[in-house]
Amino acid sequence: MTAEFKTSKPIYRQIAERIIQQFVRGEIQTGEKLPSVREMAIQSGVNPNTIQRTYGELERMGVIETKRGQGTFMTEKAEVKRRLRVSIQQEMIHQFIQNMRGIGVKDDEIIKVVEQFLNEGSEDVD
Amino acid sequence: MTAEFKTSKPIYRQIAERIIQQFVRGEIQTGEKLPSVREMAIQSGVNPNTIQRTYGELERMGVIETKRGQGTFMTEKAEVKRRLRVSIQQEMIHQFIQNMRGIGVKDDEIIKVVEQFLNEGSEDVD
Amino acid sequence: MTAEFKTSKPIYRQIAERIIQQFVRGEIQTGEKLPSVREMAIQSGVNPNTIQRTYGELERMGVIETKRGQGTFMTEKAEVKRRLRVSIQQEMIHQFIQNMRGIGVKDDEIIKVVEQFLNEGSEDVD
Amino acid sequence: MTAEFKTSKPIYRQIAERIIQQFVRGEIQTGEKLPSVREMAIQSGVNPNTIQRTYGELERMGVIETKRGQGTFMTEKAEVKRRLRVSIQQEMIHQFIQNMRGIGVKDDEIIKVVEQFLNEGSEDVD
DNA sequence: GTGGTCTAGACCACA
DNA sequence: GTGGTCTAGACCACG
Repeated sequence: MTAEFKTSKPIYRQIAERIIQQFVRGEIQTGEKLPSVREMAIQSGVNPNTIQRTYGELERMGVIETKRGQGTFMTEKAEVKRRLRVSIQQEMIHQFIQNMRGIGVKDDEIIKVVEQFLNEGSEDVD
Repeated sequence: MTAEFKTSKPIYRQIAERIIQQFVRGEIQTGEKLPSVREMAIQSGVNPNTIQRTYGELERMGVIETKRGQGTFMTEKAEVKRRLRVSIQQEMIHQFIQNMRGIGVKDDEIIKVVEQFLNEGSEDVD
Repeated sequence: MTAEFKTSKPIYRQIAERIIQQFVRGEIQTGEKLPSVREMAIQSGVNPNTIQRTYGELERMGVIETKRGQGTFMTEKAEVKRRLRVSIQQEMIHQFIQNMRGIGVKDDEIIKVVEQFLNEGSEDVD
Repeated sequence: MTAEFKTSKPIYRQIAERIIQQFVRGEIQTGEKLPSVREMAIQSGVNPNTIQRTYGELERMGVIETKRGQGTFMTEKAEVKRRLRVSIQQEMIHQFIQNMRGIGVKDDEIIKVVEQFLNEGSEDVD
C-alpha cells in the first residue's frame, strides 16, 4: 500500500480522513475490524505512534471503538455513519459556498460554474 | 479592526487570503497602495513579522509589488487580477468536487445538493 | 448475562469488584461455591484468561480460596468479610475527601453537598 | 518541582488533573500563561511529548488555549471554570455515593460515616 | 522563542 | 497478539 501524503496536513489526520471516507463510502463496514496499530503502520509506511494518534482521534469522534487486547473496530452504530456523512457533506458545501462568495461569485453563478466544470471533463476520481 | 483568526490556519495566510479576496472583489484597486507593514500589523493586531510574511507571500505570487522607499502596492497588471480570479475559482471547484466524490457523492447529486443548500437559506454572506 | 464493561478500567478488575460487592452486600455467602473459570467466563462473556486473573487477584486478597479438584469458594472466614467491608469503605471515603479537598471544597461544605446530592434525587441505585 | 507520579494513572493525565485542580482552586488565574511545553517538562521531570499530550487534552476540554508561537494560556472564559468546578464535584459525589451504595451502605449511613471520618482526624490535606 | 509533528525504540497491561 | 504510554531526539512552521 504505502500511500503518499500531502506535506501540508498532518499525516495522522490524513489517514484519519481516509478511513472516514472509506467508512462513509461503504468500503469499510460498521463493526469491521481495522488493522492493528502495527499492521496499519506498516501498510501506511509510517511510525506506529502516528497510527496510534489517528486511532485516538477517531475514537474521540466516536467513529471507532477499541476493545482491550482485541483490536480496534469501526463503530457498530449505523447512526454514526449517517450523521457523519451528512455533517461532512454539509461542511464541505458550506465551506465551498462561502469561499466562492468570498471572491465575489454570485449564487446563481456558482451553480453554473460547477456544472460547467463537471461537463468539461476530468475523469480523475481521486 | 483587530480581527480574530481561526487557530487552525496560519495567520499570515489568513491575512493574505483576505487581501486577495478584497482584490478580486474589487474592494482594493489595481495599483492601490497598501498599508505599511507596521500599520497593517496594528490594524490586524498581529506581530509585524506576520505581515512581513504575508507581503512576502503575496509578492512571490505577483499580486503585490514593493517599491523601495515608497511602499507596497497592488500589482498594476489587470491581467493578474483576472488570472487570479479564474485560477482560485477553478482550484476551489476542483477541490470541492474531489472532496464530494471522496465521500461517495455522484456528480449529478453534487449539483442537486448545492442547489438545495443555496435555496434552503443561510443569509450569512460572510 | 453478558454484562458490559467500562472501557477505562481493566475488565478483570471490574469483575473482581463486582464479586466483592456482592459478597459484602450478602448476595454471595461465605463459603459459597463460585462458578468455574470457564462457566464464569461464559456468563460474563469474556475470555477465560480474564477470569483466571480475576480469581487470582481475589485469592491474593484472601477473599476466595481454591480447593484442588473441587472449585473455588468464597472464604469461610466471616472476619474477612467484616474487615473487607470496613477497609473498602474507609478507602472510598478517604479518596473522596481527598478529591473534594483537591478542588478546594472545605470540610464543612463536603457534608452539605453530599446531603444535598442525596436529597435532590437520583433514584438510580446502581 | 519534579513531583512524583502514581504509576497506575498515565502521567499526562495526572498532570492535566493537577492543572485543573489548581485552576479550580484559584491558584491559576483565567487567562494566565502556562509554562511552555519544554519548561513544564523540565519542571515536572518528564519528556516534552508527555506535556504536549497533557496540553492537547486540556485544549480539547476547552480549559486552555494555545496561541501560535506565543504559548499556552488558561482559558479566559470564567464560565468554563465555574462549569468545570461544578461538573467535577458532581461527578465525584456521584461516584462516591454509587460506590458506597454498591457495598450496601444506606444513604443515611453515608452522611454519618463521612462526618465521623472528618472528625476522627487526618490533617493531611494532600 | 513557541507549539506541532514524526520517528525509533522501548516497556507495560490486557485478553 | 492487542492497544497504551513514555522517552529521546529531531525537524518544522509560526510569531
